[in-house]
Amino acid sequence: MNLSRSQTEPVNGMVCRRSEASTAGSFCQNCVVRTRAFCAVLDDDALARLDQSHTIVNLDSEDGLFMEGDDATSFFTVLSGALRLSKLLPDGRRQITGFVLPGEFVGLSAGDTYVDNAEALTEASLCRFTVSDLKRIGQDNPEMDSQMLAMTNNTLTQARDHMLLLGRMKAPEKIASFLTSLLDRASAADQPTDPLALPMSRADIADYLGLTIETVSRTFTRLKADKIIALPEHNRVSVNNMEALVQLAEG
Amino acid sequence: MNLSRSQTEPVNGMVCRRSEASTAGSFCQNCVVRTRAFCAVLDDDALARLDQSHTIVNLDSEDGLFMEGDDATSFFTVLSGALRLSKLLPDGRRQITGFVLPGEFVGLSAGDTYVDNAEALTEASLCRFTVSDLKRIGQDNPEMDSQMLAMTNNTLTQARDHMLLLGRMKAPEKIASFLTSLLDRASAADQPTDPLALPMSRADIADYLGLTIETVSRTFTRLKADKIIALPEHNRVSVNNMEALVQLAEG
DNA sequence: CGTTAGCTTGATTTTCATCAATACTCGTGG
DNA sequence: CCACGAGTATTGATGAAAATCAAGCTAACG
Repeated sequence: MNLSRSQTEPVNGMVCRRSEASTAGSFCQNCVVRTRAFCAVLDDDALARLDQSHTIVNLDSEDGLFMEGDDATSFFTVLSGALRLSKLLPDGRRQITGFVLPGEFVGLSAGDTYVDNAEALTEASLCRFTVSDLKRIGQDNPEMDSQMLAMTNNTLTQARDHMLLLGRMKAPEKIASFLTSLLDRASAADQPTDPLALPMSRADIADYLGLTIETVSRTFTRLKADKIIALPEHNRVSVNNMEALVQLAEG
Repeated sequence: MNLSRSQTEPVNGMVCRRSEASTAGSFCQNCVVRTRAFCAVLDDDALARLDQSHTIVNLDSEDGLFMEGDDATSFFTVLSGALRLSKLLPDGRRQITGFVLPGEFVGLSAGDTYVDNAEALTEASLCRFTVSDLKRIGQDNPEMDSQMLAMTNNTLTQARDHMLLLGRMKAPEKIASFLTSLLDRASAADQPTDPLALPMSRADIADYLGLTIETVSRTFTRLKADKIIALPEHNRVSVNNMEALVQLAEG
């Protein structure tokens, strides 16, 4: 498909092989996330303008996209793969604040710098716009803001659910809750649920759930001992007792 | 296990002394939060329409406004006072997901029911709209969605900061961080910062920070023993050593 | 194969929750 | 005005959950 010049560029000290290619032609109409992304509500005219101003970005697993504090000049829609968003304390403690999946966007900032770090969890491709282009297009297409508001509101709802998990759940509940939400997403995206793929490392899971890797590991083995799940591989889970898992996940 | 944190009132069925009055005349132009609320961007025409469709709601401290699962038919802007948003686990564990201050709004839901509980932290007055009125007005005033997007984005940023606190900070860091953010807000709102008022109970602080009331209390006394703060009253704090407090708050 | 990064398991310590008692605050009625 | 009582906050003793420290695994890759 589209060939791109691949380059290794340090982004703020972060080494990432990130390839970019400007696109010719009318990709937007045939975009894989056409029906789900913020641009789903745009008419053909606006889509044509988007086609002018977007760029495709390809990331390898673990590549950084942007960092907290960088100038927020770009805005991205995820086409494929997944990103993680994280925040750090000065001494290195990390909290993953969310995962970004195909159709969702990242990089919309309240101020003029990004407020978190975005990195690729897997290989990923993204559709990139400059914030100024986006604003321009948005002004002529008010339904875009309304769509983005709805999507942001969804993200906020998830964030609040996650606060309940972080502040009030115990380790087994956190893990169970994590697994059920992965299961939901996988089945929503027509991906296999048995075994379920865990696309992220134990460290990522730990930093997402507010635990250590040791506790994550121990909790998995405990759930396994309790016959609630099985771990055919480190990165695959299959659920034996869904009742019990859901029970735990609810708190 | 204590199931009920607010023993005073049966919350189910929303027992609350809540007074409503439909408004005559053109309040919107003179509204106390005119320059800060989502309606700040509206023109006179739209304001006139808002005047038609809004209602004032007055809440006493601890009154409930809505509960998780209720039909999300109304939308509110806080005029004065403060609300808390919370989520519950089935066994009663509670997480406060945020506080809502004058100028901010509550009740915008991704789906058709509310996703959290909203209660008055202090006496409060709110401006109420039906969601359908709001949508109608929004369709003719696209800048409204854009303003609401910006405000929601701000809230999302706060939510993510709070996830870092909940998942990765220790009790003294949580308390210090809580105090510095209260100080910031108080000074932004031209309210006294020394002593700083704590408008919420220990239970609210605990449920906001993911701690127990005992740990909150002990942490306050420890900060006091370390001469970082003083507690002239239970609900007032004054900071003796701002350096140290900020140091702690940063992690 | 050997090396390494990631994962698991075990022993110990730390932090915070829980349980329990005591003190403070404020409103009410004697 | 004081005494009482309910609600709220503090303090203390103990326990449990999870973090930390420290080896061992396991699997992927040269």
